[in-house]
Order: sequence, then C-alpha cells, then structure tokens
Amino acid sequence: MPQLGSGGGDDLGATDEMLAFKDEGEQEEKIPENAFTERDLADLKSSLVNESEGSGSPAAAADPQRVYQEKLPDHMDDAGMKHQDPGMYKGSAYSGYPFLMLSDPYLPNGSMSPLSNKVPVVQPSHGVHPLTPLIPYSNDHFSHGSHSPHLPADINQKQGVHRPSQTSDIPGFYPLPPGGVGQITPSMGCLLVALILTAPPFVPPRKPQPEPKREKEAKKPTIKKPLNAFMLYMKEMRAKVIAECTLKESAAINQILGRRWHALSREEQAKYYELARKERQLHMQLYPGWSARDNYGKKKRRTREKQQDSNSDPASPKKCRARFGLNQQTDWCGPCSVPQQQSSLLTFYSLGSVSKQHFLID
DNA sequence: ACACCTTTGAAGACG
DNA sequence: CGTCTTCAAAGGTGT
Repeated sequence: MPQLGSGGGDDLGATDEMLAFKDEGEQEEKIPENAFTERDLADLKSSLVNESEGSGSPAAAADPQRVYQEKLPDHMDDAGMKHQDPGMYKGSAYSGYPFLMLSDPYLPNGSMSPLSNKVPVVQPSHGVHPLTPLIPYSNDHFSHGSHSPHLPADINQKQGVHRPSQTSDIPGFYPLPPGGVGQITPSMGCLLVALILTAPPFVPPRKPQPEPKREKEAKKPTIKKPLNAFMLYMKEMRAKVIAECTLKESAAINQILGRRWHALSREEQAKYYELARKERQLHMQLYPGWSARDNYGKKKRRTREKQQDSNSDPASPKKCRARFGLNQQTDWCGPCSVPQQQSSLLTFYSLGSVSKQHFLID
C-alpha cells in the first residue's frame, strides 16, 4: 500500500483516513457517542479500518481510473438494455451481489431472467424480511387503478408506456404488484410454495375506502427519483450499521455510511454505480416523460439562511475540489468536513497519480 | 404533522 | 461550461 504522507507507526492500512477523521475531530462530536458501547465503537472503527485497507490496497491504488458510471465499459451501455442484456450480471463481478434478484414484476408474464434462478443472495438485513427486495419506489406509484397495477394510471394511459419487456435483467427493486405472488414463476423455488401452502389463505379485507383516501388516491402520484449509487449502498448497509452501532438516528448513521462509502474499494463502489445506472435506465423506460424537476418544490425546503450556511461550508467535498482545482470525477476528496471556524488539513487523493496532497483550509 | 439532520450522487437551473 | 440547488432514503428529534 502506498503510504503517502503519513502512515508511520500505525499498522493500519487506512491510517491516513483514520487519523484524518480523528485528528480533525470533525463530525465525530455530532454523533452521540454515548450511544455507542465501547465494543460497538471498536467494532465500527475496526470495520472502518478494514474497509479502508481495501481502498488503500495496492491493487486499488494501482487502479488508474475510478469506475464511474460514465466510464463503465461500453458493452454495458444502452445496447445492453436494448437487447436483453443477458449477461449483465452473469459475470463474476456480480456473483456476490448482495441485492435480491426477483422477477421483474413488470414483465407481462412475470417471467424471470435466467439469472434469477440463482439463489438470491441476501444479506439478511435486520428487521427486513429476507424476501423483501430493496424497493426504491413507493408502492403508491403502482397501486393506482386496477387496470394498471404497476404503473401510475396517468402515465400508463397518457403516455402509453408499455412495460418494458427487456428488463428481465434488471434487479427487482420494484414492488411486486398486489397480485404479484401469482406471477412468480417456478424459479422462485420451493420456498414460496412452502410459504403459500403453510400460510392461511389470504383474503384481502374488503374494507370500504374512506372518501378522503380516495381523494388522495386520485392525486397524481409522485414518482420518486431513482436512487443513486450511494443511496443504494445506504439502503443496503443501514441495518448493518444500526446493528453494529446500536444507533438509530439516521443523521449519525448516514455519517458513518458516508465514511464507509469512501472506504469502499473502487470495485465495490463500481457495483453500486452500475446498479444505479441500471436503476436510472429502468426509471427512464418506465417514466419517459418524467423529470427530476417534477418533484421540485414538493418538499418544503429549509430556510434560505440555512442553505447559505451549508453552502458556505468551506469543507464540503464539492467546494474543496473546486477550490483546489481538482477533478470532480477522478480526484477523491478525503475527509473534508472540518469543524467550522477552524483550520484543518484536508487530504486529497488524486487517482490519476495516486498522489496525496494536503491543503490547509482557513 | 412535518421540517430538520446527515450523507453522496444525479439532474436541472442559472449565470 | 461551471456552479448552485433540489431531491432521493431513513428515523430520531424538535417545533
């Protein structure tokens, strides 16, 4: 491992990161540390170190380019989506893919990709049913109208969107339709059969819909943004971090996840970038007319004052990169969050040259 | 009930 | 083109 700058006596591969995080004192204080047991904290730190080692390994360091979605091989490009893309996840790169691969609920016959015959590799998230896929889009999007259980009625009808038939390779991040169980093919295996046989017959309660709810349903459903790579990573790892840290506060969890994200190896991150790319493609196919702008203003945003505060943070990664003329794509900014009103040493890892530079922020 | 916090990345808006 | 803004998830917390 190229130890650049520091590294001296520490035997930990990710000394730089760890030291930087600790030395800067940054957001550690924001995390309610009293919520950690000593062991949890140790575990967390140790896990961070282990992951950091991965990112700092010679192999990772030798990787000249970070694999962002724009830089992914062309063979994974649109062509793959247009033509069934049969081998997308067949490669070894995804052999251990942690997400549950379910049948594409949008296929007319609910057929599954051959890949789906593989045993779903699920890291059983705590409190998450093992059969529960990671679902980025709310069921609301698909529960409007009996004619089209999968798509918002307005989109389905207005835009004539047909469910893509080429998405069998797309991870099953989308909700199963209400009758989805019946569409699951034998490839889902005996497990579902057993579940169905042992479970009492499910008779959906025929509760009359209250009028207000109907009004709500009549409202145009909000189509959420597709999740980006980090969001997908968070979704997968949140339960794990919560279990490790006995933390529940999302803000603190997200801070940890952000660090872990940086500690991931390029290859690990590439998996999520690729998945996010496919998510976007699927989203585009499902909602061709949708724009992120559609959701602008649907959330009440914080006050202008707050926004300016956050923007004035001199240590935000974006600002750091911009400030020092670093490449937003290839230069990874190390621990950038520094206590406000305080000078701090920032560390940048330029992937091109595998060099490391320090900048003093005032 | 709902905004805020906190993270990264994508996309739109804007100068 | 570069920069800024907004939103995506999540759940405790505060108003």
